[in-house]
Amino acid sequence: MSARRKPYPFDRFESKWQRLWDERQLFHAPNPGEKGFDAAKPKFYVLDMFPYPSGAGLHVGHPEGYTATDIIARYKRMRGFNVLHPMGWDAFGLPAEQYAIKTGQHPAVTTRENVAKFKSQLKRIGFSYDWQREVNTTDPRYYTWTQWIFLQIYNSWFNPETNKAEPISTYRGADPDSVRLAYVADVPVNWCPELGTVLANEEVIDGKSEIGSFPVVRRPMRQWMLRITAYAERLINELEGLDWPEGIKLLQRNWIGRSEGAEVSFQTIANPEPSPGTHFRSPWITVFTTRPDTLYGATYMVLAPEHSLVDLIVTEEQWPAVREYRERTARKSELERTDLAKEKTGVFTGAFAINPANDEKIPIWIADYVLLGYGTGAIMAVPAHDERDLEFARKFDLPIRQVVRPLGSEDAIGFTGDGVAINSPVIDGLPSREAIRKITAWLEERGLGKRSINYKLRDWLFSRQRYWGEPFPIVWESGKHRSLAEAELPVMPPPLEDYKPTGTGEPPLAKAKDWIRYSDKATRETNVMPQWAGSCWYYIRFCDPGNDQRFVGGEAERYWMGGENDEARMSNDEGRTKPETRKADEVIRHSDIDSSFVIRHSSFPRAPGGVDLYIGGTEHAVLHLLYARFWHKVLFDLGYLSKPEPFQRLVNQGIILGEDNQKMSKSRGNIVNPDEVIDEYGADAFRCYEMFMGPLEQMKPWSMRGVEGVSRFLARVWRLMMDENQSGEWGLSPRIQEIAPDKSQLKLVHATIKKVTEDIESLSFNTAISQMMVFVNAFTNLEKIPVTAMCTLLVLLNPFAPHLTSELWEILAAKFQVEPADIAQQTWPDYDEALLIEDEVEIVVQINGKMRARLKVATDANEETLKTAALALPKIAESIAGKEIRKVVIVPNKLVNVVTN
RNA sequence: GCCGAUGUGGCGAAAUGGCAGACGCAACGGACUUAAAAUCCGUUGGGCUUUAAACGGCCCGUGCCGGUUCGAGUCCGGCCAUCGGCACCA
Repeated sequence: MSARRKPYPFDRFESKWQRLWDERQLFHAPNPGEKGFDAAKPKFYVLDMFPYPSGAGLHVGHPEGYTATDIIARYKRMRGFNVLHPMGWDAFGLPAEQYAIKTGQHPAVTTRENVAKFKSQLKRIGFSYDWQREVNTTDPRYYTWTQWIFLQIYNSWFNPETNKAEPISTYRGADPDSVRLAYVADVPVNWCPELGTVLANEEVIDGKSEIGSFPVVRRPMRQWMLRITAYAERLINELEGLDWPEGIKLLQRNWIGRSEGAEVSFQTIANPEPSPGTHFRSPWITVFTTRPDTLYGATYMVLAPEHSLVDLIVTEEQWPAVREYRERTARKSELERTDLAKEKTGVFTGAFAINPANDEKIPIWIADYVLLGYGTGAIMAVPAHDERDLEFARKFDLPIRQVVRPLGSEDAIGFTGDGVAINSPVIDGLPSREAIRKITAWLEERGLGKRSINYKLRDWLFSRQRYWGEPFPIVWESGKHRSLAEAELPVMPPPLEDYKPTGTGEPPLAKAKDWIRYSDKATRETNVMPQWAGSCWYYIRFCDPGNDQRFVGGEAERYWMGGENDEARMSNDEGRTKPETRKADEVIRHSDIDSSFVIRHSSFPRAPGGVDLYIGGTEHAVLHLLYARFWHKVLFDLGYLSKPEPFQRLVNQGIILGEDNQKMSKSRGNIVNPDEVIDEYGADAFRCYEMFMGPLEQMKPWSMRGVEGVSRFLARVWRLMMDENQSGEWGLSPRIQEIAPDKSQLKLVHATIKKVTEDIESLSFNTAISQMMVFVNAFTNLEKIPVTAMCTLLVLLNPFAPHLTSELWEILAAKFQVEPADIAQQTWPDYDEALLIEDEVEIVVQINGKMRARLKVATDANEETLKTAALALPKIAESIAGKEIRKVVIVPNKLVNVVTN
């Protein structure tokens, strides 16, 4: 600890309070049915995004969101809520494993150390987590249920008729494996040789791995996939009711990428011409297009190079070129593909197809600007009205035919907007939208096409060739996979000496020969799950973390994830309702609380259910949040959860920059270490500064001077109530007295309650702190300070600076017999609107909108009085002399605006 | 290229369409002190102006251009800059 003299003795009491909170388990929230649970209180679930306990420890970005949620948690408790405010560790994953490979230390060891470090750092900041609910994804008691959830996914399918997941037993088709929500497929994957694993698309940034920035190449491999695409529609539609930033919703919508259009079938011209008498029929190629109205303008077709039909249609003489092109594109790394995107490439297959609209013979090409994974992997190219097709057509000299007339004066060639159909007999003269409908119907009648919807979203690549992850509860027998029984969970990874990647793509678990042999006939799956798995459902586990019978108890889940006034909240596992067992006095209390806890100006809507407030960084906008929603919906469909969406309200905290206004990074040397800040200024100052910096959601730079300023504010609070004697000991100041506050003090007290309450509700913590600064400034240097005003201040400040306020409260309580003696058990104060009204208000007098004078009048003076008084002001009378008054605008208690010529 | 966010003093910021800059930082001045630190009090957007000095008075000012309005940081249209996301998705 620094030898510098502290502005106030936080070092004497911060750890004391942290210890007391721990000893008393003050922030433990019991579950329904448990000792100490109060069913009369409404619930509030406030959650931080699951941290990965890295070796570097906390940085100042973590506690920004954590402090915000902690303020809300402490505030909501004082408002009479049962608050669920948990913390845990997303501890599987690559960094621990990479570190282990480098140092030879088992990832379990480093994980344990890192968790211990994170936890002690969080405790030093004084967060009010319910540590009894701590979970860790690498704990077998946790991942047994991650594996169990995988089994539920594996053992179900998406029924398009009911639009939900159902047990696989309800599937009537011949091959259940083809519809499971978890399935195995040979897919081109992002293979990262350096990391020795495949990566999800989302983990590849600019052709390099997100972790470590290593090169990534495309390579086909057998992988586990989760059928998230089945939920594409619901994942888009059900965003609607969520209280999330619009930007994040949009990001998810764009990621899912829904587009409406049509599938159109083109018959290819057999090649070579079939000899008479054979049954050979030339294949059809189906394309997806969002603009079927441009069908007449389709002057060629393009297949993805890997498209399976290519083999059937290529002519003899084009084979060498096609083969060469296919090899070239297959070799391209992700990076090259993006880099070379500017220049279009492709080769002619030698084959032709018939345009179903005009029976024209059009050439079929292959080109890597058409992706196998989207739509049907084939397109009809309309160069006149598609930028990419136009570029390609120009390069290879293919015909360009205009079929849409722009409404404005735009260039017709290259016009991609809506216009009017031309050169298209079936739909000539129709506006694009109508033309699309008509031509789609026309195609449907002839069996040549149909309406269709496509998504950019791909199925979720769910396996990793790593060691430090959840093993799959799957075994293989004679080339087929099957699930293990629930009783066999958890499947623990084998204790491996050598967990380095094999380099071949075979997972490290393959090295554990004994472990792999499940039985004489069956071998274990050797892939592991990706890091997302554990973080997909941790918020559910927090509701009932110790349950060893279920992944979450039904009653606990319904209570914590339920909506406000939710009937389900009152029922237990067996569906019995509880009210009849409640005593009469409890019922009365319940209604009391219902009315007294209706919150004014609340930004928290009556929750439809789920986590009531979820705060974290934007980096999880699509990945974690989409995956978690998907799992949640599957579990909901299967009847395991009570609500269809996990996170009702989402808020993103902004990034904290270094003092130099740059992103914090080791190389810039501008990283701020929370431990050092706390050593110097204390946890309360650290918390308050994090909140005082600016709006939570905004990006903002750190400033040590700013921390100092906030620390000075807390010191002023301390000295408001405490005096230091000659020998440097602090004692309660004699200024604090049992006197009634005067009128202006009372007004300030109530104005402060109002502002702080409203600002906490709207997460405007910076302005809440400003108001408390104003309050403290006003009470500084008074000879007598009413103790009631100080008590109110301490309660309001408590969520922000819990240690300081607890200490001061204890001292005040001892002297003035304030009850209860622990500030955390105080109720949040109400304010009296009547006390905020002034007798007199100062209003502004304007001439033509410009401020010219001020005027003191009685509050709520009528318009006529205001007008007369304003015009009578010497300054005003002087300025308007000789001018015509055209109008006088009067806003009561605000202003008078005289409009003259 | 497309989508989104942001733009206010020297700095972080504040402002239901109604006195722009609350609060904090920095700076300056004062009190206290042998001195410094700490603390407390005060000044502090820019320009012009009245005056012996002060109090005053006037003009400009929320990225740029335009519009709506009695009145715009706030609403509307267009542009510029910075940051973030997506990027051959047919």
